[in-house]
Amino acid sequence: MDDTNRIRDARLEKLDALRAEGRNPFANGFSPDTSCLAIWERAQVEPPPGMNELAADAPRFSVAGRIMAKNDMGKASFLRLRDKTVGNEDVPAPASEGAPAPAPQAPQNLQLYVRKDVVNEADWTLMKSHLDIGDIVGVRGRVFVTRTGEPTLMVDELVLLTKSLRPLPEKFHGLSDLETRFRQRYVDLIVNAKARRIFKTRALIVEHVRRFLGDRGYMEVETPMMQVIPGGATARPFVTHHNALDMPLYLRIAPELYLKRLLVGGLERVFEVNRNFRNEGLSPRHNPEFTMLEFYQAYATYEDLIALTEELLSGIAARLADDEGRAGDLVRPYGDHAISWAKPFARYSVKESLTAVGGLADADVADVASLAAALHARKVEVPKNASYGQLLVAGFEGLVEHRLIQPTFITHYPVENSPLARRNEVDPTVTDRFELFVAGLELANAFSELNDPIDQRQRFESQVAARQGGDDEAMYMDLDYVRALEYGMPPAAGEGIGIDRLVMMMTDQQSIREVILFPHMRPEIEQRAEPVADAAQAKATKQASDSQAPQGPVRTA
RNA sequence: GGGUCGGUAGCUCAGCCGGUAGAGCACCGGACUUUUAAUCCGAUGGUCGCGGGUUCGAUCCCCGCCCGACCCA
Repeated sequence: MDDTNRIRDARLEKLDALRAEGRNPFANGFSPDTSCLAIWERAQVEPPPGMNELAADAPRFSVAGRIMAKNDMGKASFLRLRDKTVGNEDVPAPASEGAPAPAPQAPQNLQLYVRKDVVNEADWTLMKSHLDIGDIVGVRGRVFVTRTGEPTLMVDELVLLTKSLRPLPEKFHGLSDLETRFRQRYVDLIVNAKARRIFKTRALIVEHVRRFLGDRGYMEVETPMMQVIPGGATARPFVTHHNALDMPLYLRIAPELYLKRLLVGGLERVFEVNRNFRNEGLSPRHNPEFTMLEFYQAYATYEDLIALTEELLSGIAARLADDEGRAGDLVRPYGDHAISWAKPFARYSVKESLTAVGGLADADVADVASLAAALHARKVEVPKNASYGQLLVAGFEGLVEHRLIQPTFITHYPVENSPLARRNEVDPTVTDRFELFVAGLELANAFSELNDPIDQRQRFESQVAARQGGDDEAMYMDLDYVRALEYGMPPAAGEGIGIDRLVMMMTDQQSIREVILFPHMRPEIEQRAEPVADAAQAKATKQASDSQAPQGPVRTA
């Protein structure tokens, strides 16, 4: 960590000088009576006078925020102040050669003007000698317009609220180093409007989801994130330890089994938006903790959820378009693509998708032999002795998935690939399940839920057998869940939507790290909780934690 | 886990064939009462990611490690 440098030292000296003058560099109690944006908006409706016409009885406002720029001109200075109401729009694209710059839709900041003959001597000294870019201040004054027409606050009182000891990144190029942007997200948020924009959009999306489901009679619930048996998905869990109980606990990999217990309990429509934790590698599309929306509805089937999903996602696109000032436009960019979120979305069975999207002929999908031959000819890898269903899935993954750019539901997954879903009653080789793909990525997974406790117990048993056979992603037996099903779970459908991926698609981001405020990073060495003294120590620590890994099925009932 | 690329001033980046490191902005001093990446003059600032090796001499070449990006599994 760069705890020493000249700039920081100089600011520490300013801090001492301020204290010596009796000025608190971390003053509290300043209450702004308006905002940067409100001042700007008022000026659009009621144009303020020029600098020299500014009357002594003009209305006086106070605002607070961070100093983003300083143009010092001797006995006067222009400052740029930002609070949360400004700087949230992307900077307009640079004007083409010779063309005038586009008029800003909204201000990036509020300009302040400080004159030696307007403020008192102490405030002038503060501005002149002790104020830095990055400092947080409160100001009071009256509004005028500059000769270029920009509303500007003529400051008559200046209060330093927080001294900033570290310099902000350079104003033109800003902060672009990805590692620093993610590690020091606070700096990223200060200087990059785009980052602020993404997280504002994320908040809007989550808020929309809550309202959408709430309006339809869903109840928001919170289920355990520390579980005795990690269930509801096939993934490796994180392990921790409860000291007082002296037992391992697992961070959840999915809330599914708890949400379905709530269906048993009579909460017929429930949803949860919260974090799941999966102990796997990091990638541009995977963070070890990620946010998942799961919702369950009794007396519904996956068909009902297809309609609900279309309504939810097109509604989010519409809401964002509204927010962006282009109401009604449901087309959003994603990389080189233009994604239309207008409903209805395309819809194919796995088998149909192979011919409609994957380029196979009807004859190719007629039977096992012809499908195997067709996939082989296209160099699609398939498991040895694959069943027809496994071939369909292999063909889908190899030929279709990456081509599903526009939102597309894929249905009729083979039973062998969907251990948790109900069989289709007409065609028992497929399940009542869909997945939604957008831009080649899986965005949602839903199915009609298995509620037969006897079948469920058998499926758990085969998972346990797989685990004992070495599959460390296989599920654990959850006897309490089986007991719950024995009380009777109403027929229901449930769905999971990855919120991070949804935000990526809605904000045109290719990396999950851009949509998670603090994505997981390997620690900077100074930040490790336990410094690694030597290799032996590190190994001992690792072995201790490995020994807490699950030893086998955990019984609760 | 494998491959490729990267890590140089607070930030954004140069640095040739190995000869003790540079720019812009920021910062510091000075001038300037309508600036828009203000301008002008001057000065300062470096563990070249870390550790070894080769060499008279290493930011540069070699080896190992750390951190990151991308691709692959």
